[in-house]
Amino acid sequence: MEYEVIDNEKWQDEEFLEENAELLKALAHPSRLKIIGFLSSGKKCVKHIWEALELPQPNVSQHLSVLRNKGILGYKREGSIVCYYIKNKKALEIYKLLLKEDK
Amino acid sequence: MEYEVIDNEKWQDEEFLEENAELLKALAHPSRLKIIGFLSSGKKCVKHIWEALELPQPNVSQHLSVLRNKGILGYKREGSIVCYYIKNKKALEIYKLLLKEDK
DNA sequence: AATATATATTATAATATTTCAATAATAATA
DNA sequence: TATTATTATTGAAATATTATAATATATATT
Repeated sequence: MEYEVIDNEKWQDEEFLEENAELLKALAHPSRLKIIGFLSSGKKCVKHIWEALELPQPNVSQHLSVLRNKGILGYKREGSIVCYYIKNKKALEIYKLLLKEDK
Repeated sequence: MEYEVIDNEKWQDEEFLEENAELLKALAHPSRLKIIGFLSSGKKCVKHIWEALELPQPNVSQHLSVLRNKGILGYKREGSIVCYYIKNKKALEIYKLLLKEDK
């Protein structure tokens, strides 16, 4: 049995605010959310991503770089292809939270 | 005992993506996150908010209007003062998730 | 080495966001 | 009604984000 401890001081911590606003901003775009949703079922290569999402390749590449630069996605080159996966657990949890229908 | 069902189709739903990107975008600003954090302990009036946050009144008023327009905050006029509170449960849950230190 | 495939980067134009200063609106009180 | 306290809106300048087109890079194959 756990007690949920809500931190009542953290909103005063500018670093916390900056960092997390950055994280949310990176997620706050329909195409990037779409990428997260697509990757939530596992690692996928870039071509697979932009074909599934029906978005132009350079556009997807830019969005991937935003997510990668914020540490939300990791990637691995496998020969001539590059595969991305969700590295940041918090980002995935935010996505899962968005899936819930409650109001 | 519940099973966690992860919806694997939702990333194809453009309305879902748009809506939730909007929600995240509204939260994705240090000052607005600060407001959410301050309000997480309960309803507060505007003056109390901008004094506690040490931000200019018009600036806070603008951020409040962003959060209000997205349905994240509700408000109630009480005589000459206006008090804001967190109305959107999902927004609060996102904030609580950000508080967790896990990686 | 030439070519093909896969991915990334860059430049640019359009649009959106942010802050700040000034002003307006609303309600209470003298 | 004039004044004060509280909150909201507006306009303008600075900055950031986005999509698109063009081009570059990297790897594999011939």
